[in-house]
Formats: sequence, structure tokens, C-alpha cells
Amino acid sequence: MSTADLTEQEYLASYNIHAFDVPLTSVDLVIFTVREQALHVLLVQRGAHPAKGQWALPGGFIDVRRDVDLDATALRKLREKTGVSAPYLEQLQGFGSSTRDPRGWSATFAYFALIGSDQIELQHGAGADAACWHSISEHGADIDLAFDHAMIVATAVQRLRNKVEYTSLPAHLLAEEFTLSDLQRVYEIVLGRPIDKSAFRKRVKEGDFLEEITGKQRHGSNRPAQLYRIRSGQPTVFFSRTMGA
Amino acid sequence: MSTADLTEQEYLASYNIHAFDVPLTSVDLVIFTVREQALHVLLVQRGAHPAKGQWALPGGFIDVRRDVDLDATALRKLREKTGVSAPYLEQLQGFGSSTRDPRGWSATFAYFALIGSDQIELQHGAGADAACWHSISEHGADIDLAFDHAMIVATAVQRLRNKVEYTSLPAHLLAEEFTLSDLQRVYEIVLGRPIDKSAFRKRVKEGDFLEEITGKQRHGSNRPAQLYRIRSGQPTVFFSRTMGA
DNA sequence: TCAATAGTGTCTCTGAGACACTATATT
DNA sequence: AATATAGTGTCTCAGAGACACTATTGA
Repeated sequence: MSTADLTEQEYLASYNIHAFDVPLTSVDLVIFTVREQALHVLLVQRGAHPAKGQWALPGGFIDVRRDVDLDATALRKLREKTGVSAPYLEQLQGFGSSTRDPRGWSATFAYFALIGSDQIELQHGAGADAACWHSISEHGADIDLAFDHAMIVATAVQRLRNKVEYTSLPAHLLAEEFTLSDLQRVYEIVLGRPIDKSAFRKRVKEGDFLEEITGKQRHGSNRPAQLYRIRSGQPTVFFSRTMGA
Repeated sequence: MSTADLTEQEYLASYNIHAFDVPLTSVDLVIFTVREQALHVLLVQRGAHPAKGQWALPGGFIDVRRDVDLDATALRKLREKTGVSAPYLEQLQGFGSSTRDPRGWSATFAYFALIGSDQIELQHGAGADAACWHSISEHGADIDLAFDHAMIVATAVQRLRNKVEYTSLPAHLLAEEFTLSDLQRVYEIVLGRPIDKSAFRKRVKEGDFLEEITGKQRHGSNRPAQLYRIRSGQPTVFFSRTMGA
């Protein structure tokens, strides 16, 4: 009996994925934060084959029993590595080829996440691999990574820098409460160039993705600064034009 | 002997992908063209289970023996359906969940392609499924598609409309030789609103992604128009600002 | 009073959009 | 000449950037 004569029910009953050569499919994360005046990516040292001992992006296989979709896999991996559960997370791009993994044809859904500089406590123990924050220089990560992860990081950095030009994304790289000067500093760190204060504030105000924490200010040995937080239910704002010189 | 004690060689020799529950992984294409003053997507009618008889996006499984990477799979599928081999092709986004395919956990790398209105001869015969161009209305494709393909099309349309605002992409939707008025018409069709001629031409000239075909003009019962082609080796130009009202 | 940072006001210049104009073919 | 489309010139207005100014705290 040929497949063409089956009902959908019968077809599904006879279907067996293991009869085919399928690619390995995983999810990898590029997790960014800002610390010590620089952009950093989270790397883990592989504790198992292949590429044992090399630095790599956190990630792993889709758990077809527990993960309802790709985002769920990414969120699970993120939680396992950082303990953070609701940061900014967006799918970056797929990477797949016959050569990127020695085990065979493999494809990965790369995600990129932004987490606040106050949430960078890494998870240790419980069989977790060694993890560290690695700083991004001018030209991306300058370290040998396992598989094609160096290319994935480069793509993510490019995407982040590009999006910073015209979105409110960098706000997710800060602690929950921050001043406008804090925010401007993050933009400058990610972009790698200074921004005019006046123009910056005009744009931020116009974007309207922040809310004043009324009555709360940060004090130092100078004029106190108003504290802000990201307006809830306000995902990413697109500015009308590119972030100033 | 535990995995931890193996060399990488030994580990790879013992590795068997079929020992794991892996998701189905495919590549699907959203192929756009412009014809009859409207944006169209290529759909195929499924000739096999699952979703037999329903309209769906062209696509299929990665051939781990023939395809070197994801782009190769996408190009192969594109060639099989349209006969076109070197158009504009870009990865759109991954879609994966336990419910999108009745066969089980499945993930797809969606691509989107733009092909010229002179190259829309569809491939028939050779076991090809029925195929048709389906027009995109104001709000996307308004037709029931198999799996989650309606969502994929909606995402692709959104991405296309968005990119049209600030890139030279629509030039790939035209025949090889075209006039500036042709190009403007395509922008207007994709965006769904009129554009000022003068502003449009200023931007296109500034973008510098076209070259005049010297001495070649299109004639009608009016002033003849200069013909242009896409400057070779000029992929996508990003305009400084958003495409005018 | 000074140092240091927060926050605002103003000017200029560029570039997008609106719109009217000129140009050149066919009929 | 009329018509139809190609292609250009000019004016206005908004917004970004530059930069200088004022404000407010602690030391």
C-alpha cells in the first residue's frame, strides 16, 4: 500500500522519525550584560564532548517532552545558566551546516538575551559547567570558541549595535531603577561613541518608554538625579531616527 | 565506562543521534513577487500527508547528504519550485513547537525570497505539487494554510514592509531592466501608499545602488524613460531615513 | 565657595516632503 | 497641438546636533 492511499490517521500511525537522517537541532544563547564599563557575553566551558574544555555559548538540545516551543527552550536554558527568568529575549538567527558540529549535520536556533547588570550572579554547582563573563572588544569577541560560536557572537553583537541605534533595547541592560545618565552611559558603551546629552534626553522623552519613580532620586556629592524604570508592558520602542552622533 | 573518560574520537564513534528524541527540522520559503499591481506569495497544494490537499508554503526537509548548510537547502527548494537560482534570499526566523506539526515536535527555518516579476514561471510536472501565486491583501494572506504557515507568511509580510521603508530591497521584485517609475510603483504597492516622486528619486540616487543602462530607454506614447539595473555586487542599501510619506 | 553631575534652552543646518515646474516622446 | 509620462527645481518646516547655559546637591 503506497502512502498516497492512506488516511492522515493511518499515515501518522506509521510515521517514524528515526527512519530518516535528521540534523541535530539545538538552541544557543548569546547573553549580554554591561559591567565594568563594557559589554560582556556569558560563556561556559564545555564539560563534555565534543569540544570538551573549550569555551562556548550556553545552550543545548530541545527537550521534546518539556519544551512547548523554541522560546521555552531558550528560557529554560537561560534560567539554568543565570537564574533570571523574565529578561529581554529575542530570536537571533538560525545557523546550520554539515560541518559546524563533529557529530554530524547540525542546526541551531540562536537567541540573544539582555540581562540587567544587577542580575549577573551566575549559577554554579548542580553539575553546571564553569561560566564566565567575557568582554566584547571593539571588533567583537576575540577568543577561540567551540563550533561556529564565534560567528554567532559576532552576528549577535552586530544586531545589538544596530538595534541600539534606533530602539530602547539598552534599557534592559540596566538594573531596575536607573537615572537618565546611567542609560546614556549604556548607550555609549554599546555604541562605542559619545552621545550628546540634550539630544539623547529629547529622544528618550519622546520615546516615552520610561516612567519616573516619583519622589525617588539618587544622591551623591552633587545634584541628585531622578530615578526611572521601564514602563511596564512597553516592550521595545523604535525611535524615528538613528541615535545621534 | 562513563562518557567523561572518553577521548573525543571515542565519543564520536559511540554517538548515535537516533538514541534521542529529536525534533523534525525543515526549511520553508515565503517567496514574494509583484504581479498585477499586487504583492503575491507562492503557495503549493500539499500532495502528501500530513495536511494533504491544503495550501502551504513550499519547503521540506534538510537533505543531510546533499545540503551543505541551511542556505543551500533553501536555494535548492527555491530552484525546485521556481527554477530561479540567484534571487534575493534571506533567513526570516525559526518557528518551532510541539504542536505545529501532527507528526510531533517540529521546527522550521523560514526564509523569504524576492523574485522578479519576469521570472514567475512555475515548475510543473516531475511530481511537483500544484502551485499558485496568492495575492496579499492589506492585512496579509487571508487564506487557511497548513500548519502554522499563515503566521509565517504574516511575519514575512511584516518584515518585508518594514524593510522596504529603509532599504533597496524592492528592486529585486522587478525584471532586470526597469525605469525609476517602475521602481516607485513597486514601493507603493508593497507599502500600500503613494510616495512623492521627487523625494523618491532623491533617495534612490543618493542610495547609489542602481546603474543607468546608457543609451537604453523605454518608449511609449510619451517621453521615453531611462532604464536602470541593480548595480552588481550591491546587495542591499540602507537609506539613512525612512521612506517618505 | 567649589566641584561635580543633573537637567534645560537655543541656534543652526540639513534633509524630507509638498508641489509646481520643465522636458520629450507619440498621436 | 494635445496628451501622457519623465524628470527637475524650489520652498518650507521639523528635527537632530552642537553647545552653552542654569540647577542642586555634598564637601
